[in-house]
Amino acid sequence: MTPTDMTHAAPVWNGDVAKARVLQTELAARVRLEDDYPPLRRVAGVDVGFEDGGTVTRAAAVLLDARTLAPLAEVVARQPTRMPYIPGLLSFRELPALLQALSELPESPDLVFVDGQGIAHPRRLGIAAHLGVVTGLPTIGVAKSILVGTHEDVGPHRGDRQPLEHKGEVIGCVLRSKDRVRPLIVSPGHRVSMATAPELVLAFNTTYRLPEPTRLADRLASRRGSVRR
DNA sequence: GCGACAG
DNA sequence: ATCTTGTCGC
Repeated sequence: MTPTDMTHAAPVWNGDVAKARVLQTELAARVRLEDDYPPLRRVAGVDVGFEDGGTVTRAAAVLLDARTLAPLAEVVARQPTRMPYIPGLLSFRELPALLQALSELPESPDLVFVDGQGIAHPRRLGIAAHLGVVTGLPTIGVAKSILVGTHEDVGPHRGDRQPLEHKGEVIGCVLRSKDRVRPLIVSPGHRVSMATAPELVLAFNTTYRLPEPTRLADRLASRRGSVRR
């Protein structure tokens, strides 16, 4: 699939919450949780921010060298905001702009780190899983807080973790990425297993709380990032 | 019916 | 997410 084809897979918000939920359940059935990603050469981080009081959705995609973590390309896509934030339906609000940003990267990534839940979602289709299913790309969801699920207390050191459970199923893991800092909520998005997801997050995590792909996309989406020269 | 609730 | 400066802690 060529990058430009991806925008055609964007979910369409028609104001019908019930219909959106049915679509999520259908798409969730297409999520693959077996490890099935190529040797990692380039990885991407994507995130969304808002401008002008929320009227403009700003999506950022950063491509980095998987070996050195050096940024290879950065893209920002802007679109008018079409719907409000509704817990559980985040992908309908943010995916259109995110797909546009991803499609404008010069090369396709081997893995995408998405800011939000993977399958750790009421219907097992958080934005990372949704993005994976519509693009076919391997994805991992890295969220800063929980949408659904419960867990035991997590140890204080980097690498400590606890399974996140919901309705009798393990849907992700609560992972401490840095000593004594609030843990991250990690869950597979697509073509990545439950066991591998947290390992990949740690592998791409350096001295900050967030893994590098996510951290760079975050800064770009939120207008921060000191591009001082 | 009463909360909780990714970003 | 966003509105927003300095400040407490490692």
